Amino acid sequence: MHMLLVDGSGYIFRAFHALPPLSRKSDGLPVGCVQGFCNMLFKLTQDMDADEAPTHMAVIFDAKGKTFRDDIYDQYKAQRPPAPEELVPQFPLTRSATRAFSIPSIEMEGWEADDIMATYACMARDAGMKVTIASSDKDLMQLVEPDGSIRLLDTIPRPGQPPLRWIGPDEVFTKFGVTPDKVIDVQALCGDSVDNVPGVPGIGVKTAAELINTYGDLETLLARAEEIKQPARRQKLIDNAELARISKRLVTLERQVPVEIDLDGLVRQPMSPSALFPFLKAMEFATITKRLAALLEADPDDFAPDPELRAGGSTDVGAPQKSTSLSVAKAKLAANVVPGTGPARLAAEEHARVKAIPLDYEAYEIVTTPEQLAAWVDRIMAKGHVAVDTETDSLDPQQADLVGICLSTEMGQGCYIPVGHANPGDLLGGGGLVEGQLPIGAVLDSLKPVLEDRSILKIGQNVKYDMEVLERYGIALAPIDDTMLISYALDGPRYNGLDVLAEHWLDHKTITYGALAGTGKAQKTFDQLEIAAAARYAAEDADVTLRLWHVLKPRLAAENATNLYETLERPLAPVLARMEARGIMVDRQILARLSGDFAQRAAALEAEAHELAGQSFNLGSPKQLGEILFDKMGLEGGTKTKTGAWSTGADVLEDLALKGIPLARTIVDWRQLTKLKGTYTDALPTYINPRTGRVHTSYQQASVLTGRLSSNEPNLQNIPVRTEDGRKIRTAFVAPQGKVLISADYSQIELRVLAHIADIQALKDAFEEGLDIHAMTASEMFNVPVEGMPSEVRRRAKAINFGIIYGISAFGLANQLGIERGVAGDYIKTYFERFPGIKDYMDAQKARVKADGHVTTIFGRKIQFPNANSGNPSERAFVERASINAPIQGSAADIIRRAMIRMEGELKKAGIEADMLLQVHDELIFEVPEGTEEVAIPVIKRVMEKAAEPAVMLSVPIQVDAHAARNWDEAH
DNA sequence: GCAAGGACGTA
DNA sequence: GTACGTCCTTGCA
Repeated sequence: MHMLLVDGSGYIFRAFHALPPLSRKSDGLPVGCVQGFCNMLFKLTQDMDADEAPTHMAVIFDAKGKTFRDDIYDQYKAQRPPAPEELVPQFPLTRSATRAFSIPSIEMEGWEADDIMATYACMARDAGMKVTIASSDKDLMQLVEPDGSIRLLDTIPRPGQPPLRWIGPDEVFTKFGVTPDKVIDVQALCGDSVDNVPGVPGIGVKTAAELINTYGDLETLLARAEEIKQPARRQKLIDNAELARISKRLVTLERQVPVEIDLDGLVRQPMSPSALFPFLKAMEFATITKRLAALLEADPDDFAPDPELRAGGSTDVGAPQKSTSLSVAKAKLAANVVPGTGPARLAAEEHARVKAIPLDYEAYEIVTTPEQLAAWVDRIMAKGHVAVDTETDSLDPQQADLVGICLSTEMGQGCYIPVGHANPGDLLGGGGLVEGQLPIGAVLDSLKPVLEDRSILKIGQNVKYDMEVLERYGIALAPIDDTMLISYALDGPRYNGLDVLAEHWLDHKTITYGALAGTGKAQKTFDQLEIAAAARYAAEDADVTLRLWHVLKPRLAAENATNLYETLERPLAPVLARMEARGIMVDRQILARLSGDFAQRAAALEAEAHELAGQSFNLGSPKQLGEILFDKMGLEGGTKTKTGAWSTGADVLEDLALKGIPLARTIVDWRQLTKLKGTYTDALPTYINPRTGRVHTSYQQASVLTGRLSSNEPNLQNIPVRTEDGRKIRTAFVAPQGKVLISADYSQIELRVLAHIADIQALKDAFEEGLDIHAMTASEMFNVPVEGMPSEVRRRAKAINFGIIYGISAFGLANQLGIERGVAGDYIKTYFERFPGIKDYMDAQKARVKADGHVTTIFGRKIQFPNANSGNPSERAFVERASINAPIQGSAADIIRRAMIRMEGELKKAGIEADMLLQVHDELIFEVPEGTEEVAIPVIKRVMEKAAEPAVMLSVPIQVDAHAARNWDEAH
């Protein structure tokens, strides 16, 4: 008989470092260790010879919480960092994997896995069984028996080594220099820095083994310590005798754990396809699924993926909340956890720990020698993660030149590597570099290997910026974590900005750039700063970023936001970085011609306005205009803004124009032209990058409440389209010679999302049949046939549909349609009667935001409304409308995010050369070689239309329209 | 020199 | 009625 005990917890931790990092399933959930674990179980059960095959088997895990060792020594395992974030969701999944293989999964509060394994190993040996412990933990080597009845088996995959490696007495002797029965005495002396077992300071494994081999055991050695010849060694042993005894108790495994399952309970069970395949399919482990299918002669297609674990889970809004994969995993985990020691508690403890670490500007180092730089590279390699921040001479990542790099591997420490600080020069610059800085080429050559190392996590704040800058120096920063995006996944855009995050979470006010470099016109760029002062500012940023990471990252697991962050935030950042770097070509000449045209026409309108007003005034001043219209000319129907000024908005002027006031029309037209000129035709050319000749917008990934992106400098998400003059501006957005633009946009995505989440059968049917949705609505509401419907009727229905999405009010609808409040109210009533599910959905969101302070998208993004229960009725009403809109707008935003994240890979897989350039909420713009648009468009459409899957299977079809042309206007 | 308000471009 | 960003004027420092 053969007992196989698998060290589950040990495997996960070690495999995490040994396996290729960041292996994920389609929704981004990291599963590399789970996959490795499954492969190991398969190998262990199948690859052994028939007479070696285990008859009994169990996987043992560490339980959360304290053990007796914490009472012996309060520092035991105290300095261990929290588990890497990628690992956290894999703990419960590994337990699920064990169950899927029909193997008992054992863990006990108050005991480490090692103690349980020691107990079972001894029980099994005493019952005459052979025992194999699948573990490479040296703490278990004390269990190895000289006769081979208990052996260890190292299963961690290591390149260049056989997959399974036996550890018997010889290997133990190689490691510790003693026989297995004396291992604990050696460990008592040499200690263990990983577990924080103190040992005797200054004594390592070699010396310890020599002493134990000489004196026999620890107690004898301590009793005869006076005999030791070397004075220093003798004194150390005498002084630290007690520490050695404590250490021995810490490393000695308990072999009498009161286990609840006896040996008979561990007899191997046959694998069950119905347990195995739903799990493997949910994890998307194709290879092992195939191998097991062959072995069990089963067809995996007979089994659906475990709905609780499959990609994206099944969170929904509108309907009662179902669980996501993580929440289920967490619930399963919680069942094994002592109350009050869950992820939330850990996150809170970590927060308190980080806050207690002092911040000392004097602790920061300025790196000016190759030796210092090499030491930092070593520190990063040893640590496995590093906070990085680049300092540059511009806020525009496509213009910025590198001035310095700061790094931090330990909170409270950090360094600044200046590379581009310049001497003050004359008007043309030319002062040269400040002396004493390392050459930028050498610095980047040294850092490139760590910055690109897949096993070293680079942590930053707004990493997209650093990625773009470094990319231009030939460095592909990866993998990354971004504190700004973690915060966004947890709290929305509330605490954007390192300064705000530091103040809120760390009670620390960072040095402001203004205090360092001045403000306004006189503000210095970073390269003009004194290195010493710059270093304090820069290193602080890296230090603070690392602290924030320690505070915020554990909250992802605790607050069930890991999936959101891993699938919708982190993978998007590099995609946006590439889009920004590509930019889009803008035809300067077209814009210049338009500017001239608009200027002429505006000037004519201005003269006409002065004429009509009977006086000269600034048409750009609403104040002056209001006074002329309502005070001087005495027109009726003027309304005041909240500050008491006359309201002169377009709607007001439109009314006046209809009442026969020609000045109003003139102003409206003038405003349109000057708007187009000032915001677009004049401004856009100034954004053309001289290096690339293209316009590079900047996308804000973490600034919109609902999960949309925003675009600025310039904003390319509000390029005009609705008027004829406006569309002329779009013709200036062009593809270069030999290429064409493709515009692909979702048709009615928000109404489709509404139909899905509010479950409105009539809307779903209409989309299924491809009807004109506004005409259908009008037909239902006003009892008018779609055939020959007057456009005004359809227009009203369209306004109502949009109103629904915006959280309709009679006031707002009346305003929009220019009808009486009462009539608008009747429309809404009719709509609710016709589509009763809509009212239910709206009421559900209102109730939810009041109860929880947030609502949720179909992918689990929370949208917070801190003032949902405000005492101010109009504020409350506003929150109600926003809470209706947010899941719709937000779910649509999540869908296009998913499409963008997958797009590049899918295009590449299809062998299509297409560059994604812009996103405008429901539209993506691509640049492709002329002639390839016909192959590119189907792929683009498919990725966009299937973007929600498999995480969410929408109950409405998603439709994307795509066109190719030489300019954006024609492609749209 | 800066912030707030009004107006208006987009989805 | 939702969500944004930019330009311009105004008013105060």
